[in-house]
Amino acid sequence: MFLDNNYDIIFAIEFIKFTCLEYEFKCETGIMMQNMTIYEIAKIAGVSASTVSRVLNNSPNVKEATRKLVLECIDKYHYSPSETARGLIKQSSKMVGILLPDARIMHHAESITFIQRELSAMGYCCLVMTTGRDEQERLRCLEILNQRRVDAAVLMGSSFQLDSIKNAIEKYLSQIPIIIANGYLELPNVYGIISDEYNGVLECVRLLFEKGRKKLAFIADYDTPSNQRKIAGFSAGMEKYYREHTPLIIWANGEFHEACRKVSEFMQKSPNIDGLIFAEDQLAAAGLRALRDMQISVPDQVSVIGINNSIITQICNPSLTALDNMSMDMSAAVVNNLIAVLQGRCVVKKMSLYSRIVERETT
Amino acid sequence: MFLDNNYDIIFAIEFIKFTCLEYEFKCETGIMMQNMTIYEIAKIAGVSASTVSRVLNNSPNVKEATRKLVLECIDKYHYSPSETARGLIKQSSKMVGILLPDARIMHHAESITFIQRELSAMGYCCLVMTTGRDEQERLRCLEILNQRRVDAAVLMGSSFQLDSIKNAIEKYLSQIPIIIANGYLELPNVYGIISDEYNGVLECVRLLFEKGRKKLAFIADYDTPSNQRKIAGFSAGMEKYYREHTPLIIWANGEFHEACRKVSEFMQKSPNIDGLIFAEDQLAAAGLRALRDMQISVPDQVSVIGINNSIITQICNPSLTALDNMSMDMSAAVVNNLIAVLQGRCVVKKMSLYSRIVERETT
DNA sequence: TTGTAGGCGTTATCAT
DNA sequence: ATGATAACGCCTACAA
Repeated sequence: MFLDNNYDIIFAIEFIKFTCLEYEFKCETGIMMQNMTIYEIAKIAGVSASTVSRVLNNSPNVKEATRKLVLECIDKYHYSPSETARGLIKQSSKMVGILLPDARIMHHAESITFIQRELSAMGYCCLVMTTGRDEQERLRCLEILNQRRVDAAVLMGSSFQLDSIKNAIEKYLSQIPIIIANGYLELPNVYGIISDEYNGVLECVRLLFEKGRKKLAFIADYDTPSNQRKIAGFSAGMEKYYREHTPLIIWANGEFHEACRKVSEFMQKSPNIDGLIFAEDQLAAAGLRALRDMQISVPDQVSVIGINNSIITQICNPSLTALDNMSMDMSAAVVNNLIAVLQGRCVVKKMSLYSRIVERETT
Repeated sequence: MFLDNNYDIIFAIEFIKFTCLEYEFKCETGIMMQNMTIYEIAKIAGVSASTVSRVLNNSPNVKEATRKLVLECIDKYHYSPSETARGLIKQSSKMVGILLPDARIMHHAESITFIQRELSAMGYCCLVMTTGRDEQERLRCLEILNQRRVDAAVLMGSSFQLDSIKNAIEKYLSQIPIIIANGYLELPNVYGIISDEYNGVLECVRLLFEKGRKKLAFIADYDTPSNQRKIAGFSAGMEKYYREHTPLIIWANGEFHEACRKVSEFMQKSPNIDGLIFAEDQLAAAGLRALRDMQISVPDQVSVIGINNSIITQICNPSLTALDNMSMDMSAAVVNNLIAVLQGRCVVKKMSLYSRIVERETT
């Protein structure tokens, strides 16, 4: 059905191409038409393609009357230049690739919303690709970004901090700037902005210590560099405040209910635990659910802290105390660094962002 | 810093362009290089560009030995053809534009994750643009999609069901298929998949009626066609089960706390309300918070139902009963219809999806 | 089986 | 101020 229509269009266009007057006619009658080219506009306006191009690009070297005439034609026929063709000659696609494991991760969703808007205002489009946790898929995406000749790429999350990705960047994307949000790779074209989760979690331990909590555990989902930093901060905190050399690290990944079950199992085995730090807000939410199902009162019996300070903290009941790793600052830094590099300005290769605790009802 | 490096590259390339042997040398030493062209690969392989093109496109008309040789060169120099140039000649960008108000809306985040992955498997890339609620911004995005010559577009959410957008589509995007998720526009190239929220909310009213609830209210955030359908279903239900002709509709938009406040105000004024249906899960979560702050027990004193059945329903405490509007089915239908249209198959212009209630603790 | 030439829709360079 | 012409990197008749 759609295609049938298209045949008509193609026919109409063939017809149109040789008679200027026909343009008007077809347009008035509202027949759909293929995208026009700069040559067609030029012909209608009675000028050359270069003149139209000059008008399009606001060149000062166009007589005002000519400009006006051309603009009228452009407007009348809804002409807009093909960015594809432009990209070819300009050697710049004006596109930025954004890779992320999963748009459902709330703070990533927030980040792409922000980053995309800022870049859009600068005339860039975003090619968003969700890779999952699969390494091969990530490499494939990097190849695609190369084929699409994106002007830059943003990798969201420390889980992109992999040797295989480093190699792929060297191989495919060594000439465009790459920003890693919350990660870094030692490569001339890679820029990293890292959240100081080490000290953040250290502070979380201190908070729980000061609240008089006796026995803490850290619950992580996946083994990422970011989580390793959190765990390191936890270990340092346990050492410093509790003189404990073998901090309790629990792994609870998977979907919500799966995570619930794992937390539940752990708490059953360790009834003396009275403080939990979760690697992620949503994981903490699953933990809260598990505690509630076990009739463990929060924060009376157990204190809970999440990380990210996403909207989830407020949806939780009791509302979740969380380490704010400043994901908005992170996004802003990503955009600023990206734009700076694209404009050829000098940019810090690797920087760190402070984090801070936002206390709510679970502590 | 980055640019300085680039000058070296450009110099290296200039040098390379005229000596085949140099290619090897530069590559072994690992110097970054500009993307190669099909001509350069052809020269190195000692064949013509068309032969390389044939290999690239798996044409059968290539001698096996030649193919092998060419593939080796391609592999050795990490050559990959420019999709930009391909798009120009093929008149197809292999890109799909995805417009959505805000990636932070959970079920939209889920949808783009799904849609993007499926389309990626079909060789398409997704240009994701978040438009907010601003009409002008949406029109601007449609123009951009036209400039980028996307092969199709997906508009997420009924809020795209606007006359201005209909006009813009006629003007700029009349030749590519456009799928609206949960909305429709009467245009030859627009396809709609709509969630049957009318009957869904009608069922919600029935559920609350059967639970013995006496006085209901519907709380909506924004005035979208989707919410209007929900409200219509609510009104029909109130008529049918409660013989009430003036159903109570409350507007509570804005951020989480703002929504909380508005629900709070309303409940203060109407203490006899014992059943609330919210237009969205997150809004319901804000409602639950308000009720809790007012010491109103859920579901003992008031029953609460959300809509969408996102992960939020499980994060809530008590867990949220919700109308599942089958957003995964919706996404699947969007992808399937999109692919069908792109392949020239016949596709239903407008279809409806059933919704169903998932009962949890708030009712 | 392979190569040559022309074109996709722009912009840039050089004339005029 | 304007126009002709040659790129940009690829694909595809058509010719050999």
